[in-house]
Amino acid sequence: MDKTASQNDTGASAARRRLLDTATRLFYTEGIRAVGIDRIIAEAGVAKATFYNHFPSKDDLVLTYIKEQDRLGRDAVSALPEQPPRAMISAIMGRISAAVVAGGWRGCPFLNAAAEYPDPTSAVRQAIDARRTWHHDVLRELLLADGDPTPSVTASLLVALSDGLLEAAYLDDPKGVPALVAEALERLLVRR
Amino acid sequence: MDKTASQNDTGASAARRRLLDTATRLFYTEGIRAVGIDRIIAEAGVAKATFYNHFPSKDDLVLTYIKEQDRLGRDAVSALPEQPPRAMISAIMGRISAAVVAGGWRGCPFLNAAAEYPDPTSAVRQAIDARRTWHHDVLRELLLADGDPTPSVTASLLVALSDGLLEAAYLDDPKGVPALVAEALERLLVRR
DNA sequence: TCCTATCCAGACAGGTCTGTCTATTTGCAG
DNA sequence: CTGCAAATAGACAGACCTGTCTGGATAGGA
Repeated sequence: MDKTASQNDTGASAARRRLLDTATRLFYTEGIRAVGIDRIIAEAGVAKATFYNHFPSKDDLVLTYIKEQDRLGRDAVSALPEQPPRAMISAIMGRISAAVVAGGWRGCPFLNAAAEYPDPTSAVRQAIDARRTWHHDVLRELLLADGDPTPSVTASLLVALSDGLLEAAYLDDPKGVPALVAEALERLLVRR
Repeated sequence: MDKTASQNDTGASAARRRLLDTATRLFYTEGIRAVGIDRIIAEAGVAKATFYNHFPSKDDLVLTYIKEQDRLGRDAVSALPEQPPRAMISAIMGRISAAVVAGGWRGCPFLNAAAEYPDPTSAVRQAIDARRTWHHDVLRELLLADGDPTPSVTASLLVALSDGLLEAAYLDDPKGVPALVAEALERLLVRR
């Protein structure tokens, strides 16, 4: 998961920043429903009234957490050096390996959140939808530029592989995942 | 998700069976932490004392739910007609399509549960581990018999694809998944 | 200096959660 | 018919949850 949140911060309040950082850590490592407001404000060293001054409700905090993770991921992709489509696809998929070997991996925050939010019309689920659409679209356009004959299908397969390997890194063996990412790219992309 | 639980039932009590069926439905569609004991016993039409007579705690009920889903999945694979390895692999992966087009798909129950159980030493997580090991091993042995040069790697990729496509069916488009399953097999298995 | 915005500490209400307990009823085996 | 196992309804304790509120501390700009 992206952790460089404290830097480019939106919202501009030390207390708010501490709240969001603490919530991000706790929601990610322990689950959303499992973590209460009292716990977050205690570990952030913030009063309850201050919390409700910055976030109208817990759900709003959750939504902010999800949207920030989304933004950080997109920013990281935007910051990748310009390179040919095929190399760019490898670089994007390579972010999986980077996230996973760092340690403390607890699965994809978006998939974990989706498991706790069954209502597809909820704001959290819609934010997750937006994230997934972005991911698919980025890959599809790169595949199109790379000359892939079925860019949308290949993009769907790459998204599925990403999700599956992120789960494998959480539940099975993180160390084996980078090799699997490379192997998957070999097999899913058209040989040239 | 497998729903033919009421038949081959272990535990042999009508109340217990009703409790487990109701819990399975609610845990799956709404999440585990989101569903309380009071809700389960109300919908199952069972008294609270009866519940705690059959299950020592809620966690025990959750574990029973996970283990039953695991058993149903393994039974379904065992019941597949005998066929050559490659066809058997297709049949196993084809269960994804079957599960997903049935409607009411809310994601893989094991991945959803894992999102809510961060502690890898918990009984629930260990049951999920066992399930994942079984899945990988079944595929690896079939791939070995099929002459795949790297059966373990290919099995890991197939497991990742399964997980990813099950998530795609939940969060993106269920209708597109069967075609993606077929396409993934084409690309991941060695061409013969 | 004073005013205002932000913050902290913590009580409180109203609800929900798990798990225990009492007291009663049902139904089947001997 | 008797006796026992299992079921019922529901109160209860103790903990935790979200969200509101009061009251006081702090700090920076006019």
